[in-house]
Amino acid sequence: MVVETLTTTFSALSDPTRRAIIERLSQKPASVRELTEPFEMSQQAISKHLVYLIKAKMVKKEKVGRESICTLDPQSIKAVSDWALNYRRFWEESFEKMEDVLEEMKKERKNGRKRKIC
Amino acid sequence: MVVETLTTTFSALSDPTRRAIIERLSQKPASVRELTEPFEMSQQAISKHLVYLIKAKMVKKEKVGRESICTLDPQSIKAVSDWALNYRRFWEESFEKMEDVLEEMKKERKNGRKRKIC
DNA sequence: AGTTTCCACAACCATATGGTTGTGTATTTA
DNA sequence: TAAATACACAACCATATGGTTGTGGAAACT
Repeated sequence: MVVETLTTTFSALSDPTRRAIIERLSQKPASVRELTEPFEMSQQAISKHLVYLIKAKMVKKEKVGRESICTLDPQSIKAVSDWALNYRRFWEESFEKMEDVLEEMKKERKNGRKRKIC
Repeated sequence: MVVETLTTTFSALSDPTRRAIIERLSQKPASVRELTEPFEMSQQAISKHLVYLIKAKMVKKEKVGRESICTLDPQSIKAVSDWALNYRRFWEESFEKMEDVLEEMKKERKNGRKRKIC
C-alpha cells in the first residue's frame, strides 16, 4: 500500500462519526438516510463524511432508485491492521523493552563524554 | 480504550512524517536532532510532530543532559491493531461478501415496493 | 568565560476539516 | 400531476493542521 493511501485511511479513521459509520456498516449495508438517523447532524454532514470514507476506499456507494446504498469495503482496514502488526513485537512481552534500551543508551552517552574528558 | 483516545491516535498516524518517526523509533530511541536529520524540515516542525505523538501516547520523551531522547510507546499502536482486528472477518474469504448482502437487499427493497403497489 | 549545540515557545500564514444553511434534481408516493 | 423524499452541490464559517521564522535558555564544548 502506498504512503499516500495510508495517510488518507488514517485521516478517515481519525473522526469518531466516521468510525461509527464503519461500525454501522459492518452490520449491513445502509442508505445515507439510515446512516444519518443515529446522529444529531445534518444529512449533508454525513454525506461529507462519506466522501472521506469513499476516498479512503473504506466504503462503496451505489445508487439504487432515489437512495444511495453504502457498503463496507474492508481492504483499507486490512491495510491498517497490517501496518499495526508490523510493530506487534513491541507490545509482546518477549521483546526487549524500549525503556531498557534507553537506559543502556544513557550509560553509553555518559561514557562517551567521559572518554573525551580523559 | 476511549473514543477520544482512538481519535487522537488515528490523527497522529495520519501524517507520513509522524509515521516515519515511529518507524525510526522502532529501531532504537533517538534524540530530537537525530529524528530531524532525515527530513527536509525544521527542528521546530519535528518538535511539533512529537507533541502530537506524545499526546497520543505513542512516544515518550525524556530529557538527558541537553538532549531529549524519544522512545516508542507501543500501547496505542496495539489499540489500533485491536480496533482493526475487530473487522478481520470482513477481509477473510470465509465471511459472506458485503456485495452479496447488498444484492439481497436490493431485491428485498424492490419486492417491498411491489407489495405496496399491489 | 565565550561559543556552540539542543531544544522549546511564540507569532504568523496557508490550507484542511467539520459543521452549517440554502437550493436543485431525480425518484417515489399520493 | 402534485407533493414528498433522498441526496448532492455550493457558499460560508470557525477552528485545526502543518509548516515557517525569530528567539531565548540550558547544557556542553573549547
